[in-house]
Amino acid sequence: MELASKYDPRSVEEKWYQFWVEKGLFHSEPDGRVPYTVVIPPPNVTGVLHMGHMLNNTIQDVLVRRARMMGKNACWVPGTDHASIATEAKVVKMLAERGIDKRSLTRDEFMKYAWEWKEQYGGIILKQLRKLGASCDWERTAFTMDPVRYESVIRVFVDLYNKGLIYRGVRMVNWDPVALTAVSDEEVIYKESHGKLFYLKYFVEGEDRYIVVATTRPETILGDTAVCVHPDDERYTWLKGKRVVVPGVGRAVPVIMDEYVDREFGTGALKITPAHDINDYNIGMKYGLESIDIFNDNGTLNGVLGSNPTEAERQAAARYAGMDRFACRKQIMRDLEEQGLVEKIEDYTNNVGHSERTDAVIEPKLSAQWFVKMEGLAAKALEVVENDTIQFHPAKFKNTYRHWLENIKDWCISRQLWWGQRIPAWYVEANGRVETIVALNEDEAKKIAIEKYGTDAIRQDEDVLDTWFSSWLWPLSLFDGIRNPDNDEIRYYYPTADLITAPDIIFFWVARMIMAGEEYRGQVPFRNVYFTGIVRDKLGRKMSKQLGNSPDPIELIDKYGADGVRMGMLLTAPAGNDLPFDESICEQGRNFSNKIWNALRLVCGWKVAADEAATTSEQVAVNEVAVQWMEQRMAQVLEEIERDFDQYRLSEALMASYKLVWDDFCSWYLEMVKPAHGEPIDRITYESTISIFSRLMLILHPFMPFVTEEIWHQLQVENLKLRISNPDEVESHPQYAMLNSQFSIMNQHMPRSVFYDERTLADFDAARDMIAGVRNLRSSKGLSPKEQMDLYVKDRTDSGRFDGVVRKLGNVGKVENVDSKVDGALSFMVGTTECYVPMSQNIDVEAERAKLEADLAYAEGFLASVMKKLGNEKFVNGAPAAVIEKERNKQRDAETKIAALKAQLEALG
RNA sequence: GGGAGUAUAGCUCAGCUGGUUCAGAGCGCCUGCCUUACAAGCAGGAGGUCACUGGUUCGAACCCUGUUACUCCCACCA
Repeated sequence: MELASKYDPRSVEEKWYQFWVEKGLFHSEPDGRVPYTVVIPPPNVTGVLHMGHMLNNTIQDVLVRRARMMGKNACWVPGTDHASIATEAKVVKMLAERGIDKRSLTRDEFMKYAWEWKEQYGGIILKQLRKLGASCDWERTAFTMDPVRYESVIRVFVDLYNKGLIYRGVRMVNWDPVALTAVSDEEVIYKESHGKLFYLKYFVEGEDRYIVVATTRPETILGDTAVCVHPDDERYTWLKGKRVVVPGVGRAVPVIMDEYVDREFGTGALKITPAHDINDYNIGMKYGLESIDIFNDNGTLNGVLGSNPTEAERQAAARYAGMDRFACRKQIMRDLEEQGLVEKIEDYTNNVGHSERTDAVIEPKLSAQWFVKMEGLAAKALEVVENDTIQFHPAKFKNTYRHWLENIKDWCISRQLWWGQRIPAWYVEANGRVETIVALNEDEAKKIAIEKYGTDAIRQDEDVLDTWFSSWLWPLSLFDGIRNPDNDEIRYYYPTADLITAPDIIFFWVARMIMAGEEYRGQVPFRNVYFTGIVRDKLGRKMSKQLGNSPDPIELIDKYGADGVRMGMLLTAPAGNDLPFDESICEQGRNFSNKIWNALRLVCGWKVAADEAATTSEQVAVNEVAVQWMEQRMAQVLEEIERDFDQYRLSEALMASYKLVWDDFCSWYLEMVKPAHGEPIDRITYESTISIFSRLMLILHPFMPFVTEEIWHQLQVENLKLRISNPDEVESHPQYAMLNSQFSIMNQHMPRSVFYDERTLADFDAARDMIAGVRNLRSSKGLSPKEQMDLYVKDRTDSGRFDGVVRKLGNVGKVENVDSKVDGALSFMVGTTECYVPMSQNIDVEAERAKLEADLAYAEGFLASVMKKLGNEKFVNGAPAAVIEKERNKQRDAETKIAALKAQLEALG
């Protein structure tokens, strides 16, 4: 069979992914094995794959595939998140394109369209994940609004309400005037913005004295109900008990004194607008001020007046009614300037809250919302992270986590939307009051209404729940652990093993899942949290649609192969570090796939000797030590890889694997055992090579699932050929069909580190250094690698087992041990061993001398520093014996080396 | 304003308990090679005052002071 010289990932990747799915290799059922569970951070159902997902899911897949190969029952559960605000926005947009206004629809009609949209366009991202090679158990695909998840959410709401942990109250919330809903504190992004600070004149009622108040939001003066100064501020003591007139509005408001005011800021006088600022609201509560909400929900002015409005106030309210808040700001300033009520305007930079979803400027707004009491939940969630029941990788995120939980505020969970779990609260009018009934469904609510209030005239709360109120149950609800807490699945799969997520949702999601896990299972939801970095572009900017600096992951996969992209991402992504992504790192991954592919081509091309006599004994001897060395080396690197995985150092584990394959296997091992042109390879070495190569594919498989599966299969075919009478007709052998239909690298056992012999490794290193020395000499003398040379070795410390390798790979004629220096030869040192290479051509004596002198100077300087240390009494007395012994060894080595260099210099004459 | 983190080669990063090979790796770069697995390759090579400062120590990239720069989180002084 002919193999192309370039590896083509496309067909290979498609073929194997289909194979894995068809064979159900990703599917998990509870059994006697140790479970390894990962739940996917559910992407928005509206989402498309971006680089952050690529990184995150690559990491999950690596861990899941490895766990599976370690003999665990790996279960990676995929799903999507209904993302109420984002999805509702998309549906509204789609409706608008069809000429349908959302407001013309009933709730049920709207929901029908939304579900249609979800079925048609939602979940693209899950299909894209398949291209990446994600080994999710697709049979378990869930959605935060599917029946099980929906019902779980409702049950939890009812339960927490009954426990007194959910309440409804009127609070200042973050209002998104575009999405027309409240959002939680965590969904507000503060951005620096360059605005103005406006200094406005407030005249004292009935006098022509005035004070100046600084504000960034002059449009809110329509809702001013006081001006506040610091009680100790001597500039304003004369104002005590006075009233001032809100400029342009004509409303007289009291001057109040409170220590909240910062005397240094602006003029030290603060206007109070209780309806539109959280701090003003608090002051308003304290002093019993009227709260005038001047905005409509969409951020336009509503023309509402305070109690006992003046004529001026009526006019002002009417004048601005219907205007957008920002247009109003400009208009008011023009009007005030005309009236001479503006003292000055300064440039000012401050932080303005924006909605995470719509980017609209958040409007603090007073409204009735539902909240979760966080205090008790937070305490438990903090404890399990503090005591390392849950470990964070990297651990530095514990600080962030602690800080948030120690300063936690109640969680606003109601959203003024339709797409989501509708809050299971019903209102009933009884005894002249509105009573609240919280129940699992309408029927129950009605029953309660009839029992308690004698009526079934109930109406359900219009709001839905925050999407995170579904997400926080994810590890529980995926296994139906809320509705059926004793079912086999939840008992088997919970707690999950590792959670892989980005640090920006540590509060939204991670912390709250921990709370829910503790509340509903008395157990943490996962043992480890791996925080990925944020994917940035070359310039360090976050990747975003607006900037257009994010490559399309699918295009990348087409270009470099999923394996190539996976490897590129992982190589530069240590836990918690941001990943400055540059497409070119995928090249390294693609090149690596190609390298492995070509190693396969080489191995497959070898003819296997029919009998031992057909191969030279010299080559057989080399092969023997080569196999021995490669086995030791593999064990050594496996130890490293295992350690890296234990510490979640995935990029290091990958790099170690990469070097093991490229350097140790391809550059050294294969070169050692490679038969001379036209020669066959002995059967034992060939078998060993296939075995080693196969195991290398296993080691690499979690990182590069496709290429390793492909090559592993081809290697098994080679293996089969060795065992059957008619290798040329392997494809008709029954085992061949079985191999291709029943076996997968995914089910093989990951090789484990075993005891390895350091001596073999050290002997090989000496041989490698000698080869490098000889090559170096050739290269520096401009000689062709084809020029064969002899090597004389003096005072060698290695066993010489690899001399055959030195001859083969160094193109050395003979390796001979000598007792004294060799005249007329170039020399180099391997440790304290002197190596001489006689040259047929004339040696440049001066150049050699210069080189030797430089080496000598370095060695002498090194010795001097060692001697200084050893001559220092404090060191000899203070340092541990082992350290001193090391210094003595350094001294001996340096002395040997110096003596040798001097001898070589003398030999030059 | 409060807190955390980072600073090591051109780039991205390792460097564990202070002590051989402590100054490393990959990529990139330079030189020479189309050597029949691979030019997506092979062989060889050059590159760093470990941000700066002071200290602790026999000994510091590593521990402590301070400075500077960058990043992130929290707060939201109008």
